Amino acid sequence: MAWQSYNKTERQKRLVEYLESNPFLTDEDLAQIFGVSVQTIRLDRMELKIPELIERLKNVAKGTMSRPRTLSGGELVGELVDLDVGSRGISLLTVTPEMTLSKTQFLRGHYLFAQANSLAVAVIDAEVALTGLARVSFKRPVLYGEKVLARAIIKIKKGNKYMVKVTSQVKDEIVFLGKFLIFVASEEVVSQ
Amino acid sequence: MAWQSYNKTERQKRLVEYLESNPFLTDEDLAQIFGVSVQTIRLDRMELKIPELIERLKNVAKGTMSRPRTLSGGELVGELVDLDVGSRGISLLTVTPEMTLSKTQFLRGHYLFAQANSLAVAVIDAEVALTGLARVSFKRPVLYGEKVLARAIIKIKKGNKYMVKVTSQVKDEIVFLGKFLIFVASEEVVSQ
DNA sequence: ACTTGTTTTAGTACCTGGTACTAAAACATA
DNA sequence: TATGTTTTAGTACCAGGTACTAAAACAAGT
Repeated sequence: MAWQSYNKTERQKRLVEYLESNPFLTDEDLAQIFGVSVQTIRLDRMELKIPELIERLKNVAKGTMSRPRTLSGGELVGELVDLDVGSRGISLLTVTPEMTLSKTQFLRGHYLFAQANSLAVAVIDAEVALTGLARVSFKRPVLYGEKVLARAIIKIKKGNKYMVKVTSQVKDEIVFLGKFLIFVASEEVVSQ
Repeated sequence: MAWQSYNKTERQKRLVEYLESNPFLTDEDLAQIFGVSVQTIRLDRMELKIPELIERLKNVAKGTMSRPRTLSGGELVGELVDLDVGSRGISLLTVTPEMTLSKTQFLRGHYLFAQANSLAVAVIDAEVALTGLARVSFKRPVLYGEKVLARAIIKIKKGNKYMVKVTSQVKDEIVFLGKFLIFVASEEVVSQ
């Protein structure tokens, strides 16, 4: 065809440019644009470490979404799903390779703990909340690729002490249980 | 399980809330969150006219992306893929139902024309460019669901007159050819 | 012309995240 | 018990991929 065709190097350069300005393009779109096969585009993207469409869209969407419920200060481990401050909350953790023990697919336990603990702290309506005690129980190993849903609920409130219970599950299966005793610092202490 | 379960009305209300604050949640995530089946979530989304994940991500990403290459004034028909101002450009048009002739799946011809013409105008480096003449040829009908790739190239420039050729294709098949004679208004005329 | 390496394409198996449909089970209400 | 609604299961299919093997096409060197 009359349109200029590119060699590999130039095609890949333009591929990057096109996807930077328009991440909506599918491999099929790009194949048509460059006049090559879909397999060639996929080989290009693999070489250039350019993720697939749904990942690109997530990256764009994430880069711009303001999360009104993101914790100030300490980071929530997992994605916040729901937060009823003073009462209950839910978060979702997707297990990625860097969270797993080397040479295995098992999620490192501290991630489960961190997810539960950060959620427990999040449901408390306080600027500074510190975990005093935690009683936790790991029910079964969690694997790479699984998603952990954590639910936290405030059970008891006594003065500046909170007992928060967290139940974490994969599908219908409970994988982690935790009870957290959390202290809320009073305003005077904070301002000192 | 100890977590509160919802009736349909309440579940749907929360579903909307959850997806508004977090469009990344899949149907499987939501099924787990609400403790129902994936089919139920899909029925809910259908009732609520909530699109699937990839559409939600597109909506979020689109809502925030600044398109540095968007035309000022006149709207480009189709998505801009590449623009070499003064030389060449490419756009991609996805055929949607409202672009088709009633009771058929054929794309209305004026969309092909509009895509080609707007692209031709876009490649010219001018604030005001008006199409004087156009010679176009529709090679075959285009159907709902197909994507039209238009390529424009400036063939001749003479004073303030441009001859732009546009070739539109679906896959490898040419569906439209057009030659546009475009006049660029001089600055004096514009400022009057 | 032959050889070798690179690039591209074809084909296949499989996956995720869906739509859409039929059918049946479970539930709620009268 | 009957009826309507909600939920679930199963199946077929689709879009947009990953990943792999194998072969064709191409380019460069000899």
